[in-house]
Amino acid sequence: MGRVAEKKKELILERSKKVFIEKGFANVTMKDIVDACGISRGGLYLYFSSTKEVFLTIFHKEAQLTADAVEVAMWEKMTAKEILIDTINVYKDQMMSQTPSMAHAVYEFFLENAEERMIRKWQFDGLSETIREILDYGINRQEFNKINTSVYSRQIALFLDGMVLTMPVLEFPEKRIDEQISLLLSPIFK
Amino acid sequence: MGRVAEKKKELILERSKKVFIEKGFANVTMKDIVDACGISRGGLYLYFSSTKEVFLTIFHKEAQLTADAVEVAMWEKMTAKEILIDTINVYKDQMMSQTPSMAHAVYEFFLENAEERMIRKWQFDGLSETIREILDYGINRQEFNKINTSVYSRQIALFLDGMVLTMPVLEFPEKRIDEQISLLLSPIFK
Amino acid sequence: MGRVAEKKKELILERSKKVFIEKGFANVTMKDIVDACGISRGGLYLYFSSTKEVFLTIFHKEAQLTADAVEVAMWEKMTAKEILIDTINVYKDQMMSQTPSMAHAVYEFFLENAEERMIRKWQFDGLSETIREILDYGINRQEFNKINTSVYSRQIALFLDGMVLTMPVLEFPEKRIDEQISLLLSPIFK
Amino acid sequence: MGRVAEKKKELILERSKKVFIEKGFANVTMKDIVDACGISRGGLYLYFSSTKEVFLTIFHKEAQLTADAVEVAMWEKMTAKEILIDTINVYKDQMMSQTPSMAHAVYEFFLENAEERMIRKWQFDGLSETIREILDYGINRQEFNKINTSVYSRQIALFLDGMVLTMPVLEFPEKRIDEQISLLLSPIFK
DNA sequence: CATGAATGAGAGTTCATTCAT
DNA sequence: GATGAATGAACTCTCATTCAT
Repeated sequence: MGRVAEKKKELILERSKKVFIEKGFANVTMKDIVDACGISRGGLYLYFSSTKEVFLTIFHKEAQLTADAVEVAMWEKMTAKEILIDTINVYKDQMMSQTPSMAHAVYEFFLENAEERMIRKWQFDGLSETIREILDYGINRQEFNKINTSVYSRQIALFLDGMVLTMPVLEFPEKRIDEQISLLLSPIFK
Repeated sequence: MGRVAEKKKELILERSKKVFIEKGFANVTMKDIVDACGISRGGLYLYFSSTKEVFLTIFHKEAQLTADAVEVAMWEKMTAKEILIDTINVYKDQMMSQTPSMAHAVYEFFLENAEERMIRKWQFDGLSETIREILDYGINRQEFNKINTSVYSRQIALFLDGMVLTMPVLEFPEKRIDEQISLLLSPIFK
Repeated sequence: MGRVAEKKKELILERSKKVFIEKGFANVTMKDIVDACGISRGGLYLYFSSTKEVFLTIFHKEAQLTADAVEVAMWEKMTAKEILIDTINVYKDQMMSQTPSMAHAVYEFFLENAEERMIRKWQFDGLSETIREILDYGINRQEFNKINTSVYSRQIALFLDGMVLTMPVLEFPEKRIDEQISLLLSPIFK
Repeated sequence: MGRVAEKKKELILERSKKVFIEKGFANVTMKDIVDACGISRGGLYLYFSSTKEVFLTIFHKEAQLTADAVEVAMWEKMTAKEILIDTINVYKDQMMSQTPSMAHAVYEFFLENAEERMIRKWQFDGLSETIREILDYGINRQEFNKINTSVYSRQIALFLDGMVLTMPVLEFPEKRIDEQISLLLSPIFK
């Protein structure tokens, strides 16, 4: 694939992402994507042959970016607490944003495409593992209490994952979200 | 509506529920319901005029049943711990794939039908309030530690709500689910 | 058909007429009639087997009534002018009424049912003949100028017939309608 | 829209017009048009999204053509009488079943689409105004008697309009139509 | 490579008509 | 006689997908 084609593909992914954020996964049609990208119906098929393919491409890219962000944070930030808060804030922002995130689309997608669930599990395990690393890091630095990081990291991951999904519907105010996060993290901090 | 019609409506609701459980909400068409019920295309419209209407009818019925189940538990069981575990088990059963639930469909429905979100909020508040009552009951009986029941009940409710949504995809084994529930409840029990 | 059945049929015709006045002919369904009459779907079929049959029954009744009305007028009223004006006013009322008359339905019906046009022609000829009688009566009484009543009566009939159809759409104010009627009749009056 | 698409649109309008002439407006379905044009169900929607849209497009084109025809006549013909007769003949042709017209469909359309009636009124006023200009022109040339052209032009317009509607059903022979036109115009000619 | 016109399957919805009760 | 539940055909409209240009 040439440079130009590469650029075109980028453009499609970028515009499509907005569409998925707005409409979830199930309701997005090839037409929606075509309209959002300002390309021809046939043209889209040169690059992607279904909404599913477009979606998965975006999903993998996103997952990589998030993982990288935490990685970078761990090198740049000093304290484990700061890193943990930073990581959680990425999710908190999603919970509160008026324009909902890709989370809905992700949920819908994996619900519909049972055969792709392994990918979703890997993503969850990735988040879980990242948090565990942060917790271990904090315990090593004697910032955090000695907890079972294996179970605890999953608890946090599940919580963030669940909140991101339900908040767009339940619409908690920020104060109440903070309240929950504090309670969740309370056993960690000395 | 006569007795026969009432029975027919029951049948439609029962069969449709299975469809919603299998396919979520967005992907269910009137034709799916028609096929599942073995009635004619036009026949369905005598009872319901959209998948939304069918869904909401089922949803309200379900909500009533769940609420009643907890109510009964509170009267029949002795200790607060038993009541709490029982309540949580209703959700735990849903989390485990053996008994797939309406949770997916519920999530999809309220995502798509923003104008009906109030119903979902009431449902969540109901769960939250129920848990709070159980916690207060346990503290009164000196079974439970003195925790902030207002914040804590919401934490549990969010957790159950989120798990029910994500478990069908993440597919935790029962042991791992129990692990999480234990951790969640650990600050409560003396 | 017994007395009760006769009454029922009357009721159906009366209620249906309102429906035809409101919705014309083409847009009226058996369901509309059933709803308007408060009877069962199947019940209607005991009396009439199509909207066409209902309509024609009403049409024939109406035609009889109108003819009778003019007949009576000719006996009761004194001058030919009064009789003519009275007859025309029946149509003028239809032109101006907010609730449009059966005229639309009649038009639609005969447009669709070419095989029944003979009926419509008889109706028109009836109106035409009635007017001719009035004109002859007026000439005999030396109230009216000596005109070709055969051609002239058709002119008036066509005019009334056309106006009744177009006025609901063109919506002339009463003054302008009167203006036209005066001009139409001007060659008659001495 | 490219040249090809333009041609296709022309084709659809041309074929649809025949359908409207045959079936009026209310009874025409998108399927009828699709069948008449030999295109696919979806294909039609690329050009028009309802029978209403197809109809209005044809209607506006027709109106333009008729207006132009009279315009041309006024420049080419010499006497006012000739121009008037020519104009009336356009309508007379429509009245005679040999050349069935869109008049039925027009009537049905504006009956059903009350919100578009303004268009119909403009059309009528246009006809009325055109006739008035011809009458004024004739009076100026001392061809016609001095009549109230404002009221008289409306009388002629109403007559033509009404006749076009009712003739397809009443089916007057040409001689009788001419008889009526002569009577209508008799006060004009010296 | 890219276009966009065209197709046809399939969803929603309405109604005339029938028929067991 | 009367009911109204049920059927199935017909209609509108939308999209994924193809293909000639």
